[in-house]
Amino acid sequence: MRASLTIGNAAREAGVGVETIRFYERQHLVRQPPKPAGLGMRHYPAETIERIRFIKEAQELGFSLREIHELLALRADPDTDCAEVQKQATTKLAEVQRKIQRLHDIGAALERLIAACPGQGGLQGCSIMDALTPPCCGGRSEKEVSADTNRTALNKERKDQ
Amino acid sequence: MRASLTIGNAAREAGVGVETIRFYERQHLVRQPPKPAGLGMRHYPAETIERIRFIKEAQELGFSLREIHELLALRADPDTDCAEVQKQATTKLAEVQRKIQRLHDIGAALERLIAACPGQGGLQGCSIMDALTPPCCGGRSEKEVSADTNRTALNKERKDQ
DNA sequence: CTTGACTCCGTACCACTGTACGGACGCCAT
DNA sequence: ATGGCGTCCGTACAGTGGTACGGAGTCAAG
Repeated sequence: MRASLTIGNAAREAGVGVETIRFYERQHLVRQPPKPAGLGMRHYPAETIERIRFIKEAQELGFSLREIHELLALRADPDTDCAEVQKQATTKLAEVQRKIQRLHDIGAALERLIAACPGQGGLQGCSIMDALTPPCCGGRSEKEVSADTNRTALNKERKDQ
Repeated sequence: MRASLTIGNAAREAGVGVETIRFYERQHLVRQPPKPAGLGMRHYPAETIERIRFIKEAQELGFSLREIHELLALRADPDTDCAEVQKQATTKLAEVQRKIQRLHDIGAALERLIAACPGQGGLQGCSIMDALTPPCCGGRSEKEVSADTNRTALNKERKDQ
């Protein structure tokens, strides 16, 4: 076995910090493996890495840790009430599908925005808000917020792109 | 005009609290309208409502306020550098598409889970983690976290469903 | 068997995203 | 013109999701 999964290795594999794993353990999102022979260092099973990766992915999709816990708790096995599991899974599925739909809309708006850009026609300004309501690029919304020179409050210490 | 959009009405329309609007103003996510004639109550344009709704939607899709600010700042107009806008929009679009893909995967896993449930075959336990890696329901992952009786840390004060 | 890196555990602190509070003032109906 | 509700603004507090720190223990290499 390569480099046994102590917490540090597990964290590296999963792409999180050691402290994040401990935090998830406190939240009961991942199980803390027992210490071998009473005292020493814990070793993490590979499933835990997958689990942590799933948690991070789900977070990026807008699920809270509580919701992720609910997702992870869903399991169809003989010990649990199938009807209940199905009900909850169906609810989650609907939610997932709503999210996909919204992302599709935003994606379409971005595509319109990208297409509008080479600007030769009578295009006069097209924000994502305009692009979201397909009769795009008609009336200016008199700039709101000015959209460019307001790099202040949301820009403490970022230099990247 | 129906019930002019003072901050309270705007908040109600947008489905957020008054304080949330003020918070977004401080973050420069929405523009604070000027007070009419120097002093008095501000009135919000309808676009602001749309903008706030967009912010809330985007948040549920896993975008931070900073990212949402970037999305909202994207606009194709003669005053800004098209190439730059296109580049950023393209980046955002790729991100949106990645999210859609992941949601598809989770959706498929939920469908598998729902399908596995009526359980007549040799199914012996199928969590979402199992369902995510299609050779589903083979080896038990020895329960992790026990998945049911751990309604403690993540369950301060919820009784709903 | 020492040294350096890592683990363990508890506690403190942090950024983000709101939410609540309180006093002064504006607006409208009676 | 007065009462009640809403607005305005500043500041304080809260929940979520980590992140950092410190002291003691553990492991592996030299």
